[in-house]
Amino acid sequence: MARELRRLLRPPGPFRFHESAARFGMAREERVNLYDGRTFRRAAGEGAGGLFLIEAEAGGEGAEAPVAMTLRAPESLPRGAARAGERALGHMLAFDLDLAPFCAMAREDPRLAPIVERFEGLKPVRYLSVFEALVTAITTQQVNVGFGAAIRGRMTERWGDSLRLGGESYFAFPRPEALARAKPRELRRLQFSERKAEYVIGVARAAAEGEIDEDLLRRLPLEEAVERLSALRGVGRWTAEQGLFRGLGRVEAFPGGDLGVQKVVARYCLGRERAEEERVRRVAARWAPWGGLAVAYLFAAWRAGVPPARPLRKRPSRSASRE
DNA sequence: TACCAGGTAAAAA
DNA sequence: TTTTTACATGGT
Repeated sequence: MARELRRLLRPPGPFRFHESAARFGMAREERVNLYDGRTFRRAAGEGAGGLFLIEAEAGGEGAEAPVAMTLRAPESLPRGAARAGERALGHMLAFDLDLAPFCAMAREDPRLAPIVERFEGLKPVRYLSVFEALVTAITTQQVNVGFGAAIRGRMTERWGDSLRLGGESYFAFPRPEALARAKPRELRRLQFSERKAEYVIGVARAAAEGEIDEDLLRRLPLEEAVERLSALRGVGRWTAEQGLFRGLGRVEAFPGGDLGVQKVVARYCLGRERAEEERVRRVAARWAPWGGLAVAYLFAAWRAGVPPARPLRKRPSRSASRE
């Protein structure tokens, strides 16, 4: 098979590539899901020899443009790469998610309406597995996202498979079997806390043992799925919701305990800087079953520097835009 | 210098 | 059962 393959993908319905992929470009230290403002890159495939690079770009302007996918490998693309690449990219960019019912609801909500109007076609991006989503969430527990991405990046360089292309190394997210064999001491050296090290190794062992059943987690009612994941040490409600939302695309998961969510809901829906979990959950109740999706749109507005409809009460301007 | 970062588990009350 | 506290470290 060739070293390179190009495909033009047409997601059903509107899709805004850059606004969606921007979520992957949040931290400069990110080593697995790379987005530079133009191209999304991600190593996928099995093992060192079967690895290939997925690249994706907008195939034009606007929400109706296709997505241009390119697959690359140093020697030759592994058998089945075309299908696997298309499948992986479609999952990560949530091609299967139908935004129409959410948008219909959002247009009736005076807080969401202007944001959805501007960003319609934004999809909440996903990781390649619940395992990846859980470990990614654990690394950012209680620390700023940059530091979380930094230690995750070191972890990835140590335990992830990699491929070399055009003088660059690209890393796949470490496989559970690899991380399951890591020693807490090794992770400590990469600036993981003792706890985080234990959590990550524990979740990796569970995944390696097949105890994270994605099909089941997809089918289960959200609360039951959260409960099941929360049985893993180091996985509280927030991490479980991240796992379901970012791993499986369960957009009804609303992470009300999330500091960022509290800020963004407070900002755009309550006209304040910060609100408590209970309060933001009450606000989000009217977005059910698309709470997580609403959050994705609020974050997009925040990242783009969209001002709230009403000026904030107390402590007026603190720069809120990112990037 | 404190205090906060897109939390969690375990101890203390 | 509910409420603190330790955890690690970088940025402001």
